[in-house]
Amino acid sequence: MKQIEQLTDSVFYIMAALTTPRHGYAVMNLIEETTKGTVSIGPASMYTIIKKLLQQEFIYLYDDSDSRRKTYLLTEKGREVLTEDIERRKVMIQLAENGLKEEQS
Amino acid sequence: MKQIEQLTDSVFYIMAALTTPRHGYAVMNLIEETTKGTVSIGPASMYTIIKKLLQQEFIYLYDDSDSRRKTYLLTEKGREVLTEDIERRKVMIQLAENGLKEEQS
DNA sequence: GATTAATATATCACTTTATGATATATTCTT
DNA sequence: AAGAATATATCATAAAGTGATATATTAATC
Repeated sequence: MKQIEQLTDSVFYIMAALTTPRHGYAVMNLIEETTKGTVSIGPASMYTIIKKLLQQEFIYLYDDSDSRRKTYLLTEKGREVLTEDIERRKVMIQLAENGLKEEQS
Repeated sequence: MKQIEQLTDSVFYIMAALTTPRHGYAVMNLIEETTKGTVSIGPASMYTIIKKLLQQEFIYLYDDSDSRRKTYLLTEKGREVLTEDIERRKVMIQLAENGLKEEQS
C-alpha cells in the first residue's frame, strides 16, 4: 500500500492519544485501557514510533521539564494528517460494511 | 500491537473486497478505484496476502474453473474476523475524533 | 535511610509485513 | 501472429513492529 500519508494502526492509536499532551508511558497505558486490553503497544513500538513522528513533525516535544517524563503533542500538521486518515478509515469501514450486508444468494 | 485478530489495512481492504467472489487482479483494481487511487496494492502484496489468508482460512478458493482466474471468497470465519475488525476500527476513529474535538486551551 | 516496586525512556536483535521489479502465461484485439 | 491487456506468481529488499532487556528516576514501605 502506498501514496499519500497512510497511517498504520499503531501510529494512528498513538497520534490519537497525542491530541492531548502525554508522555510515552501514559500513551501506552491509555491505549491499553481504552481498548480494554485488546490492543497493546509495548515500549519498543512506542518509542520507535515517537522517534519517527518527531522526524516527520507530526508531533513535537511539548514539555521535558520533568526529569523523567517527556510529553509530546500533535503539531498542526499532525492534526491534519490524523484528520485525513480518519476520513480514509471511514471510507474503508463503509466499503467493508457494504460488502458484508449484500447478502450473497 | 498484538493480541486477538488485528487486521492490517492492506488485509482489511482485501477482505472487504472478498465479501464478493473476486480474483486477485480484480481486487487490486477495485481497491484502486474505490479509493480513487489513494490506496493501491500491487501484485506482490496482493498474492502474498491471499496466500496467508488461505492458510488462516479467512478466504477459500471459490472457483478456479477458468484457466487464468482464481476467484476467492471470505469464509464464515473470515466474515466474523472482518466484522470484529470493523468494530475495532470504529472505536479507533471515535477515540481520535474525541481527542481532536476537545479544544486544547 | 535502605530496599523494593512502579514509573519512564531507550535500544538491540529479530520477526513479520509490505513491496518494486520482474517473470511467465493466457486471452483479446487488430 | 504480434502486441496489449489480463492474471498470477516469486524474489530480494525495505519498512514496520516487537520481545527482551537495560537503565534511571521517583514513590512507597519497612
